[in-house]
Amino acid sequence: MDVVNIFLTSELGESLEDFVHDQRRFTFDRLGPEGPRRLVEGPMWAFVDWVMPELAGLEMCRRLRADTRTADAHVTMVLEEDDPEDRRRALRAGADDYVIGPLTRTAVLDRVLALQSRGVERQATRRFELGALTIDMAALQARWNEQPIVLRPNEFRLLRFLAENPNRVLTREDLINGLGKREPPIDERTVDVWIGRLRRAIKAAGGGNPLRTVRSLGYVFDLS
Amino acid sequence: MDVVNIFLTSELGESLEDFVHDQRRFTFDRLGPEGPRRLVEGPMWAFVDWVMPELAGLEMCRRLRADTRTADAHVTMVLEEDDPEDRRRALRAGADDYVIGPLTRTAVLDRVLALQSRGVERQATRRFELGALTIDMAALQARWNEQPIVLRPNEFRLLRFLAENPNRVLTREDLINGLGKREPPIDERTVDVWIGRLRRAIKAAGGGNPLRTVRSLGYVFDLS
DNA sequence: CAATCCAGTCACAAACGCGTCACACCCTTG
DNA sequence: CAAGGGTGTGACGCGTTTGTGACTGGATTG
Repeated sequence: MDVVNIFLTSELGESLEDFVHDQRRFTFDRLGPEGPRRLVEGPMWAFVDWVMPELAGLEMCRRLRADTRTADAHVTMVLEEDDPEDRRRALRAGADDYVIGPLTRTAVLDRVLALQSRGVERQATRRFELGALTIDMAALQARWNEQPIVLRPNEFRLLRFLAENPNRVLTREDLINGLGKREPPIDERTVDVWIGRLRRAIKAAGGGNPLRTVRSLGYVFDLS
Repeated sequence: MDVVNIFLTSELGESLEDFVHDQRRFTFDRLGPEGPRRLVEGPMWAFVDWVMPELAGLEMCRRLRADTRTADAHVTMVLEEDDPEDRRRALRAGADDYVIGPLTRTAVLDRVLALQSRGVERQATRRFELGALTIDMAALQARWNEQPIVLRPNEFRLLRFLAENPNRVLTREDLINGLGKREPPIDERTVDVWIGRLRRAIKAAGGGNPLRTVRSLGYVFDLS
């Protein structure tokens, strides 16, 4: 059984260490602005307080996601009261779920054990942040400045592939292959339609146009 | 450390009280048809005899689960002999495990201590709150804003699994595996029917639709 | 300036994916 | 053993998605 690594922004860690000391199935680490103090392997859970001494919880959340060491962590946001708006903000910042505080020892363990025992394999939760654009691979959702972009499956795949290769001209052939379309062979001109649809979707979410056309070659995802 | 409350349907309690009297970590209570005599806090263990003077053990078991005061209790059924059929019946009635009788003082304490140190797991998966939705593992009941949702066993498991993995797309395969259905292999399209039935049940309880379809991929439990 | 080339867009038909229903087969209960 | 509820499955229908051809206008080239 893997060791479960639990990160907390509050002082609860030491108390928990006593509580489950004999089990040797958990490690606890205080989570500061610079992230976890040690590098760890195995599943990670982070409990982030809404208000923190040095850093806002939402910002902490974003940092965890941006940090490759902790991008896979399951992040639970600890809210002080049940404000729907806060909940949404937490989730948008990258939290996986939330609890209404204050955080107790049992709440932590309940949560971790419950999710761990039944949870699906936590695939690398890649989360791209490219300027105003955010792509959440777990929820399969894209946003422009927190505003959700309504995408059809193919459009999402296209955006993802483009975002994975920013600042690089991708030919129509690249894109067709990148989306894994082999059978039946796709007409290259179809890519133009894909791009058009994707642009329209981003625009509908109030976004700009990060997709630049490179005449006679292909398209670039412009990061600037 | 919390006090552990032990309920017994047999007379063993007084004997135990002497046995561990000095430790002050346990309370003992005789369990009659009307449930425990006093209200308690903290972890609860109940040992229910298969045959009881006034009430069948199975019925006792069900009552414990139905009673909100004891829904969280860890229920151990005391069987007289090792009948596989009885074991299954006990578990179905809501027991967490069983011992083959007769029950002795040491058996009780061994059991409680063993389970308690092995993990808080028993308590862990007991209760869940996600926005308007409450899932009570012990009572096997879900509610939407206090309004009970009438669920069949499979629907309950589905809801539980979805709720344990919020905000992430679960493929039909994930869901089938998550419910532990390997044999016989389940048709993926069947999941659609599960979802449909679950949605209808939630709606019938006046709930919204937290289950979002992600076309060509799967479903998400939307927490927001 | 004319001839090309190329990309953006539209409309449409085919394919696809999902929700739902009815039915058959359990397994349980009395 | 009969009755009833829970569950998996095939089938049907509808809405959505998607690839394509055609048209248009702007850019490029000689």
